[in-house]
Amino acid sequence: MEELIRKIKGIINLSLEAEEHLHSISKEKTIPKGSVLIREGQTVNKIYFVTDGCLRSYCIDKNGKEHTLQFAIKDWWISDYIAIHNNESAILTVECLKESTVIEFNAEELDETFSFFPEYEPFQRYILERHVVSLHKRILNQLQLTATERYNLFLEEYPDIESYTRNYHIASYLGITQESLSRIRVEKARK
Amino acid sequence: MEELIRKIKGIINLSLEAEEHLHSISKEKTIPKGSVLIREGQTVNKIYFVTDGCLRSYCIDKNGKEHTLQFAIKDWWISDYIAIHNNESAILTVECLKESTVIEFNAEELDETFSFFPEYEPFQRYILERHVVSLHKRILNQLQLTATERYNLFLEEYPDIESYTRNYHIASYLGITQESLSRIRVEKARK
DNA sequence: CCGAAAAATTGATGTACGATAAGAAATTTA
DNA sequence: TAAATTTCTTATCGTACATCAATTTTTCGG
Repeated sequence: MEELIRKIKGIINLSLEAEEHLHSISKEKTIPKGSVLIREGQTVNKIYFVTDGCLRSYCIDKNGKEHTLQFAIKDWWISDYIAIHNNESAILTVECLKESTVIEFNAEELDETFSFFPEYEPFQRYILERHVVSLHKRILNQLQLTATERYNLFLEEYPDIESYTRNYHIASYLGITQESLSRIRVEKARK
Repeated sequence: MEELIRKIKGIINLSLEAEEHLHSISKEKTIPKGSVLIREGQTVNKIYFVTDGCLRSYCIDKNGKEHTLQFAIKDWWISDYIAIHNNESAILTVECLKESTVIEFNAEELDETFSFFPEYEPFQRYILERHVVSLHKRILNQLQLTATERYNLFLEEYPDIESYTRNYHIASYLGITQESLSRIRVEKARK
């Protein structure tokens, strides 16, 4: 939790009351590998801040295939924002790829924080802007790069991710099959 | 401008001072079809709120091909957020697809507004959350749907857009060539 | 440390969409 | 409204990646 407080203080001035309030509504948790924090179809009201480890959010299409929306490593937030924003049940599943520590918030309580402590808003704005920018980049990459180029960029962005993800996690993030990713890796190694 | 003020008031309570300040830093403009509001390579410091018409943001890849990031219709904001967030020059071009009215803001002045009038923050948060959700949906669609399915969804989302966009605008948003889109339309018409 | 299960690789074949080019249609401009 | 320009369509052929299936490798529980 000190981790997050420090992050917040890097962006804004946080009063002692606000800090205490954040403490009071959050819960630091150690999550074992493989556990599921949000499950498709269920009600979503939690938002997670990752301080260590890696989580993944994905959906399952009508043919049963998984599609990875996000890998959340240190300093990123993860949840099912579509469900929360539209007040629907989860279409995403959020699972833990390696033992991780997260700070769990109730979405509504976090929302209330903003009205209680408006000073906290600029941090949230910063987070959301960063998120929008990263999504814009991902869409532009998807539109203009080949699978191999996307894979190389992905490795730059998540340098040691292959030590704890499955091949098909990455493939389903890049928008290709695991077989194609396997071939891309063979090609890459050959050089 | 009344348009935007009304929107804001639908989300938050806006004091008279805040409203006057917004007026003082914004400029309502009528933009002729074809004009360019932000050009790749140049410095970006403007953000636009569309009250009528339609703008498009796109980038040009190393082969000279265009890729559409966004269509901004009524009630959406548009700019080059990647450039603004990273404080770099524009990688996107924002052009006007049909005569439009927009409200122009200076990005820094809009940012200052938040410190002057924190009451305005929840509106910005709402806007950013909506944006994140729409980008999440787009990415998931791109990962799991065929070109035809994406095109049909696109038409639902932007019902009358074909009356003022070029075929290749839409194709480059969907991630296909204009020739493929042409074939998809023929197929669709045949049924 | 072993065996079962999951994941990754490899090969053969299929397909959705891309590239190129040429002609038709629509739009803009004079 | 005619000419010029841009956009759209259509056809042929090419390719990146998908699918399916068999085999090897890795992971993990007991």
